[in-house]
Amino acid sequence: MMTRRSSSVTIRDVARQAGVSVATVSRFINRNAPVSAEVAERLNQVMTELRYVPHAAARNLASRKTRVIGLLLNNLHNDFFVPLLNGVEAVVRKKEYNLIVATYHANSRNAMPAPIGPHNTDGLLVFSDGLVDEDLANLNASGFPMVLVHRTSPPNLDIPSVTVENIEITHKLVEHLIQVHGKRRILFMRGPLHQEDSVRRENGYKSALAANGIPFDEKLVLNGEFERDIAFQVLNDFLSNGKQVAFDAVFTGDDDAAIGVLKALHEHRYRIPDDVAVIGFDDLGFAPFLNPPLTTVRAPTESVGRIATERLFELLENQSSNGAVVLPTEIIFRRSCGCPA
Amino acid sequence: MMTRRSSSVTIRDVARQAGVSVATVSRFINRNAPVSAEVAERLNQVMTELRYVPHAAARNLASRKTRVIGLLLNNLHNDFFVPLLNGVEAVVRKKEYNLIVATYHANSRNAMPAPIGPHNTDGLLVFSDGLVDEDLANLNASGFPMVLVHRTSPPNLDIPSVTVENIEITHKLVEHLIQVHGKRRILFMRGPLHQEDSVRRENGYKSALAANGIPFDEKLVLNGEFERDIAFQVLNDFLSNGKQVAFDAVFTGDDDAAIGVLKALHEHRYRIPDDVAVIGFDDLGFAPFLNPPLTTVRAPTESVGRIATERLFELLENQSSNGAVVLPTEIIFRRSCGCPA
DNA sequence: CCGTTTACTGTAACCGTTTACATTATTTCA
DNA sequence: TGAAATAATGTAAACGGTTACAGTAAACGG
Repeated sequence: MMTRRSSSVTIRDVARQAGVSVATVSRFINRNAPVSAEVAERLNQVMTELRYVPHAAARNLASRKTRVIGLLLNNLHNDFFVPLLNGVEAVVRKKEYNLIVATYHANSRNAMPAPIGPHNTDGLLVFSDGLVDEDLANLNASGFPMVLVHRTSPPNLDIPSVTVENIEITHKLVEHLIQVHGKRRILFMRGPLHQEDSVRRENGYKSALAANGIPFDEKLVLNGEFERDIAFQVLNDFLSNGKQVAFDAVFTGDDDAAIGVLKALHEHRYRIPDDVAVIGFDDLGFAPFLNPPLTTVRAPTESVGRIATERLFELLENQSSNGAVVLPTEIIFRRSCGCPA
Repeated sequence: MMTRRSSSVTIRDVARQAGVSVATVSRFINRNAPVSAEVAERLNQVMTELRYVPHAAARNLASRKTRVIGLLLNNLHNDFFVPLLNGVEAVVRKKEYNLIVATYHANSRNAMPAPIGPHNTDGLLVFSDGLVDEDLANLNASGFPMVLVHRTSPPNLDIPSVTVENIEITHKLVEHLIQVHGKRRILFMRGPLHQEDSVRRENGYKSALAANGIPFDEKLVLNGEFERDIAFQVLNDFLSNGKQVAFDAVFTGDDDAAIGVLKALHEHRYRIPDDVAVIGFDDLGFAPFLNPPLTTVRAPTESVGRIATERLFELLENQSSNGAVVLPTEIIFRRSCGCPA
């Protein structure tokens, strides 16, 4: 028995055993050149017999591809990511690629470079704000394939993106609160300050107020970071504070944070929707079963993941790109806004 | 300007520019051998100037490490995975590793090999049933680091595992339904047939029935696969079927599926918990806010992810392992079992 | 029947790192 | 003070694949 540094079986072992050159084995594996029937059969045998698995790193190095795509998120603190990941993973798997999931946000940027990029992936799905416009410009200039998710391209770059319609739908939803349910003091539990969804939803919120002659009161804007626990914390503090600001509704920028909002309201004995109406965004799976059922906006999150990934593969395959995709959203009326069950 | 095949800057470029050998650069990067202060400073300059990023594949090939750990899941259809992923990702990031997430289940096994393994990761967190005992034995024999998650080692292998306590807690919870709320016809919405959590919870369920003199009725066991939509579907079919089997409670193997159960019960106008009590498992974030609030078992899912990953790193670093970790669980009584709010 | 494809195969350079081994200069220490 | 350890660096051989280039034999086309 021969000794070897690495214990794993290599393409050379296969070649030797099958009596062909390594080039032939490689061609057979990648099916990028014809191989005679007998050789093919022999290789099949030998490969299964030896349990040969091509070494990914060697392959990547030689071919200058990784067969990995990366998904860069700010964090993993939201149930929202399950449908997103699901959509992404499905097409990655179909393409026989692998998926690296990494978190990275603007604050970590100073401390370290992004964990994933051209050196270890073939393309990136960028959700995170950790890659600032400058980073995007650099990557884009080097021809690195990227698709932005829930975020649009910096003006001069034209990086493909997939987002959902935010402003109009939010405007409508908030207006519903005002016109149908007579709410006028609507608290906005927003998300991360520079997250586009949050900004757009804030715009829709403000435009609805303006359109209905309600002055914007910045005391009614709280920073929930689109996180359940933070939203709870923030609203709880707000409610516990002696000099309370009156309000009769909460527009929570996302369903997950809405749970925190409901929790805080419940603990402070508000009746929902009678004392305070609550609305969310995303229509996560649990939304119809919250107490009360949550009026929210249905966002096609799994589709966002799927489509973004498909577009990334288009980029990998054809180099072709085509602007911003905005998926439609729809309001789902349930009990929490005051509508009948 | 020189032309080069690859446009990226390599360690040779850095070495040349700094007037040292590539070995020195490598040592500096990996900090595994002393480098003089002047050289260090020069390298720092040159590297940032050239925007040098080491090529992962080349590194992996030469060092026979990937700095990637893999998480193998059956699917991504459950909000349960958010805390799990969160725990895993946190320690992976701290260690400056990368995380590949892949789905693979027993049925895909015939069609293709597992997408991740020794060829592209340094170690695996195995949740999936796609790796059968035989696969685990092979991998283990080759010394490949693995930690099982929500799954215990095949008897003769002693692969480290992290799970949660299922049987006793389920026994207690079901017994609560029987003794406190007088339920006797308890439907069990189980998970995937060979998933250990599901099997154990079924055991706990049966032992509680037995201990209280209630005969086990297999007509009261439904296959919800731990998936919201499937659980809904299955229970809905069950309820729509003319010759209905009487029942007065549902033990759902996990909270996510419990949502499907609640939906089906609501649609068929059952009052919860009066007509039918419902209990779940996991205490996902939304559980206190379902309608009614869900009595469930609190499982420390994020800790499972964290601890499993920490143990995997121990394996990578020390080669040391130590059996099965079982994390404690606790019942959270809420309204859905019939307890007061 | 002969020049030209086409099918199949091999040789060897290359991908961008790490690291064993070698070398020299400088400390350390008995 | 001389031998041995240590610091700092270089040279070149891996690591395990892919692929450009070249070659041979068979099939094709006019």
